[in-house]
Amino acid sequence: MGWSEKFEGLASLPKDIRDELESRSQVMDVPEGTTVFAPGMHADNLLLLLSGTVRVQQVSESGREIVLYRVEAGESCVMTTACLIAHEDYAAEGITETACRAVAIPRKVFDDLAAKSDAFRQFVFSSYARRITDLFGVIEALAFQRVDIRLAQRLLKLAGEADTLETTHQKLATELGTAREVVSRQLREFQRRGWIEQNRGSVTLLDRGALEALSEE
Amino acid sequence: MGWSEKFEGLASLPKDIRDELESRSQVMDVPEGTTVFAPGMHADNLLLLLSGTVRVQQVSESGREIVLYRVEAGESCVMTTACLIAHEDYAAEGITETACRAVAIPRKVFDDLAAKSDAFRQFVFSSYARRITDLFGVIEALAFQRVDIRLAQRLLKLAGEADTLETTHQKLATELGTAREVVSRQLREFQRRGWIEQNRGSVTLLDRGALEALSEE
DNA sequence: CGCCGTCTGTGAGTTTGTCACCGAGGCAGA
DNA sequence: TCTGCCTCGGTGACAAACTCACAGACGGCG
Repeated sequence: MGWSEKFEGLASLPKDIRDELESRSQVMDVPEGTTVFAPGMHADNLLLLLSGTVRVQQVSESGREIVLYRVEAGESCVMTTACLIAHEDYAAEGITETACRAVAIPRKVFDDLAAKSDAFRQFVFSSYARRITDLFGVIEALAFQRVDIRLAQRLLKLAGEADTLETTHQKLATELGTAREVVSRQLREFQRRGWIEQNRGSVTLLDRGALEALSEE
Repeated sequence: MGWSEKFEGLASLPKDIRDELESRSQVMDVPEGTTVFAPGMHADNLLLLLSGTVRVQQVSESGREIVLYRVEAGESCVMTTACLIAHEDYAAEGITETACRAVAIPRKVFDDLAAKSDAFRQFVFSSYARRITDLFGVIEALAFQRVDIRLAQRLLKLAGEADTLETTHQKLATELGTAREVVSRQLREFQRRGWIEQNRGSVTLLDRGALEALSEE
């Protein structure tokens, strides 16, 4: 029972292809907080995440940052491949947000499989499509959406099931590509309305309904 | 002498592959102002542009727009492929900015060649890489750059060699994903400084040096 | 000439971003 | 325990950008 079943797009591959994939690649563990790729680096592996999360973000010269998307377990980190293959400089960096287990597929194996298997190509293109639509979403939000709405959305998303969210104002600002002060003011307003409660390094959601209502404007 | 030599990435393909590409695809002409693709449409061709320009832009519910990038002669319109193959909804639309001549490669031929030829795959991935870096650029500009700087950059880029640019404030606003009033006010300021001259429907660059200096801040 | 649609100008108010600075809390070394 | 030191959060003042509402200017056309 190999790891390749974790990936929707790969589970449907013929057995021989899956075997080749598993035998010619390597599972590796990466601790939390590791920079998996960054501008100037060149990995020549395609990474498939078995567990954990990788946060991909862009950094400006001025030091401000914005989170572009997250690679979750069962997804692949295809952006790097295109940019590496094309020798384009990749302006984003990837950082493990939790300890991660990942499969590294060497460039050569990637090429072989892309040549051999329709389903594998389909998997790769699907991965691209997901990332590209993520980027479209970021652009849409930056260009057209108000900050309070985006913040409410992000709070809900980051909290997931939990009611309390361990994070700082600065980290939330990075999520949205805005400034810390802006987040501070918005959170103060949310708090004033009784929607959240704040403590140093954490935010507690008190009224999800209100936040959801704002999110949908 | 076929069209395939127009494309850097394709010119290096073996002759037999190029022949197959040319014989199994179709050259078509598209008039200016045609919507080549849009949300909800599904083309099943990969388009390669022989001449002309396609503007790709995103539209929000509220009606505001932003230009994402342009596909120029010699480039391909790969974004659609990923999104179509993956059945993801594509939030952007493509409009011909000039009369265009393009090659339509059917899905099947695309698949065959992707399987058969390393160089063709390399071409496809390069095309992705270019678009993705374009999108990164848009995000960077939206999140981190001032509007006056972006406007100066865009004026220079759109003007090219020419000194006069036929466009409206609204169109410039769409280029940057901002509001017309903002563009009007910035242009007024540029004019006050003697950098440009405005007429109804056109902008004339008087001091490229100053605009370039601002662009580089 | 008069009408209409498009293009541009502008003021007022709100939201967002920037800058400078301060204080509170936590941690580690003396 | 005291003392720095660093991170986190709060704040005021101001600048930049967006929104809304409306007005005038220009061009084409009947």
